Amino acid sequence: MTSSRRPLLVHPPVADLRLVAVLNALADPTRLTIVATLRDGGERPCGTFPVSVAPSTLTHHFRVLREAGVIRQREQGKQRWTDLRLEDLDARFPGLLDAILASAPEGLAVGRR
Amino acid sequence: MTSSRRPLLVHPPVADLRLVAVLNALADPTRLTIVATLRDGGERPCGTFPVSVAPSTLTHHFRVLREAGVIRQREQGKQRWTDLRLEDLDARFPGLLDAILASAPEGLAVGRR
DNA sequence: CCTTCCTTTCGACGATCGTCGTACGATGGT
DNA sequence: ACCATCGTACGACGATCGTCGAAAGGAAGG
Repeated sequence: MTSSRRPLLVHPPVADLRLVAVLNALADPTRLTIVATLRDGGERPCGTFPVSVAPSTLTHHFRVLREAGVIRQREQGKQRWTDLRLEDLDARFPGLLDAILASAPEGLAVGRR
Repeated sequence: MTSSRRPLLVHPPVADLRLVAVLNALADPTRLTIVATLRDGGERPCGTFPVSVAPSTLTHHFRVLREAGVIRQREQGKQRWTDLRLEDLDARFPGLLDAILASAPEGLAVGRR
């Protein structure tokens, strides 16, 4: 069978998205880099993001983004694919992500803080 | 003379505004309430904000907002007037504050966290 | 001068954050 | 089977955060 998905990834429904949580999720250089990378390149596996932090740290950032409703994650084989919840975000907070990402692409401190 | 201004309020120039700092400043219910109140009512003294935190806590939040470049403060007599740096923010991060405040006005947790 | 009002500064406190290393789990190929 | 790969879970660590109370300071008015 193709069904497994152990961790049972939790994604909050659109109605539950909270502005403060989204802003807090985006108020970090590493997480902003993740989001900007997804905006530019679309869905991709966890290990392919241009950030230089430990894998466990990356997992932590993904959880913050996922629980805030900014990203969506699905499992396929060995790797976990991550994508932006663009439509959902825009339905709940119109123009927010666009405005943020329009100012974000340059000068992102990717490395360690 | 009318010049005194003991604390020498520091306001970062437009070019120095950092997106992460702005998002971080806005990622707090109390500070978001402050900003939304300013947007609705314009400039006002510190003590007139509908937030229920201790005065010293309020001062702390004002400093975070001021150093992020979100608000401007000036002294007049006994009280300190606070205002939004709307034009500056919009020049540096076009549409950002509008998008945030458009989603902010309702359901702000004003009280203690 | 003295008092009152408005706000700040200075610790202090518990809570949360970002980071890491280690260990574990699940998948897919050899 | 075995093993390499990808990502997570679990502490743990120092740093920062939001909160407060107590004390201080400047401004305006008696």
